[in-house]
Amino acid sequence: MKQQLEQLVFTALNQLVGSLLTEAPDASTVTVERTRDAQHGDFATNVAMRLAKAARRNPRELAAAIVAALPANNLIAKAEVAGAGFINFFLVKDVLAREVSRIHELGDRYGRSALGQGQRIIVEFVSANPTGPLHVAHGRHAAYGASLSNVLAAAGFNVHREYYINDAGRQMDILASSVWLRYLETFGEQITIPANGYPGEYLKPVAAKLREAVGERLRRRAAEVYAGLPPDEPSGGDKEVYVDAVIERARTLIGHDEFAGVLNLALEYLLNDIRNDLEEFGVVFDRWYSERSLDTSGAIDRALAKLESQGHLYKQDGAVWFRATAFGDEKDRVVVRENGQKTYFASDIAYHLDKRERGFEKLIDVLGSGHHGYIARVRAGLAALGEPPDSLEVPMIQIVTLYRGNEPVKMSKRAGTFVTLRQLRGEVGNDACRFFYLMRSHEQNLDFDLELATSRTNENPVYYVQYAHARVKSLMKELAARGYTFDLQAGLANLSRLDSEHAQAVITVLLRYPEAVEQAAINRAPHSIVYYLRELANAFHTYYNAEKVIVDDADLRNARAALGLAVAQVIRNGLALLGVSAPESM
RNA sequence: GCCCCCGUAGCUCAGUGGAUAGAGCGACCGCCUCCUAAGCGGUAGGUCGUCGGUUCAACUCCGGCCGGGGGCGCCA
Repeated sequence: MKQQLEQLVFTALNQLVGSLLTEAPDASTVTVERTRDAQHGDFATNVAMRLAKAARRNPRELAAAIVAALPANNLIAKAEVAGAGFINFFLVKDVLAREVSRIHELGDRYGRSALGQGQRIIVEFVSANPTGPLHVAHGRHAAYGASLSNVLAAAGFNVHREYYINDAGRQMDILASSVWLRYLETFGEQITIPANGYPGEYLKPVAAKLREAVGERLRRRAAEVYAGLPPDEPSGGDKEVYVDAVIERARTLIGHDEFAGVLNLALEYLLNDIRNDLEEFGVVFDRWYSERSLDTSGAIDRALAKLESQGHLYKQDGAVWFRATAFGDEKDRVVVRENGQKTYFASDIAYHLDKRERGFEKLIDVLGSGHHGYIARVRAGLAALGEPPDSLEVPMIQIVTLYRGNEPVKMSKRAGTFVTLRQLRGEVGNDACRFFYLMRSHEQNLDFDLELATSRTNENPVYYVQYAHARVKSLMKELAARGYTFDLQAGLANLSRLDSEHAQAVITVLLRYPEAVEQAAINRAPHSIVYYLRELANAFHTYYNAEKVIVDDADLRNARAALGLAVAQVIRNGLALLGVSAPESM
């Protein structure tokens, strides 16, 4: 509809070349937009104000000329000049009504578009370290990433969802060492987990699993690891040293293979937990990509060799540095440490190169707000490898703060105050959880109020949208219960009878859905779908209060029911993008 | 010191150049013999942090300040 109007205006402008315009207009200068206020019609264009200066004409005068030059059509009922030089279009009512029948035709596909033209885009999100359960912040990443992916897919992009498993590096050693201590604990020994280890209770079941697997076989050696440690953990900044001591002793006393075995057992256990948690949350990935595999496959060495051959690496203080400053980063970065270990950043370069080599044109990394320094670094890496740095895009998710009413929930890891996503889902439910996570722009701090999310009252915004859907469904049941048969064809044929203010308001919002999806995709802003759905629900609730659907007039009854079902369809489609269910009854 | 995010109604926030700046919650006043009141209508409430610039037009773009949050490892 929008495109058709733009075409009409463009044609009108071409008519005016010679009389009012000196040169032919560029089609891209003509933009038609939806109006915010129904008084301004359905669509409006500001083209007259844009061209006024070049044409050396008063904008209103030019607008009037454009209106007069509009070619004959069956779309516009009225076009009028308004304000500073806007042209407002009032569409023929049937045009709008006919659009409603497209919702019925397309069903679940209504709202999809070809905007993305099948462009391959990889969305990497969550990617939480597999050293413990997911917590509340990861939940926001999961909700955002999953919905963004859904929205992009609906807008015609070819989306691949990926979870990057940080299964390499020091943190894995710390994990394994922590498990060793927990293993020892299963024999009744008193142990203390170092402050920089992983002290969480969640490693107890991992230790139990380990004991199940190896029995008492490694008990004595585990005890030796612990016994040989310094008696007191040093205070101040030496905690790292202490953790390193644990790792070192565990490695040497227990042996490399046994150590690696424990690590893998823990990793598998924790990853399973994460995967199940996310699946229950409705978040699935196309691939779980192992950081470790980058090393074993030689991908990191290949990436480094490529950088080396281009002269982007140099040695200093025993370490190998990447000349990131040559590509816009604020400082050069170490890729191989003095001790010969490759850094996390080296893996990252290889990983992002791999993404490009797998054929993804756009790389979206959903990251926490603390990682912004990382963007310039990875872009520099991509640029140095001959890849377009702009192909990397990083939406950054701001902080989540839990509230219970007005009281902030303390996010301590001690037992009692919950921090995990699983606990949050258990308390508020998946639907409210996904909805609340997406109620705010991702770049806004989020206050998550548990009292509000769990309230079963009208205060809870989740129910507002779901209720609109349930209302339509129960309406149809009531209709059947009263002995009426719904006739969709009759309803669609009589849509033009829905000419009341309230019905028109519903239709207007309804037909904006495809644009809402496109905007959400372009802006990487799934929260705008939440706002759209609230608006649609509001328009419908208002309509529902103003007019009865179940009336004696069969044509009108069918038309109204058809409109209701179209609303339900769009709500279902929108909620699906958010990962929220659309209940039949409430 | 440098970098990122934020500053809009009492509170929490939408609004990435257009017309009188919107929503939810809270406050106040109304609507159930009527398809679920988990709903609807109305009223009150704003110098869009601040100063300047660009523009026919600025909450929106640019620059300077002020205020709040976060980040700046041979950690991951």
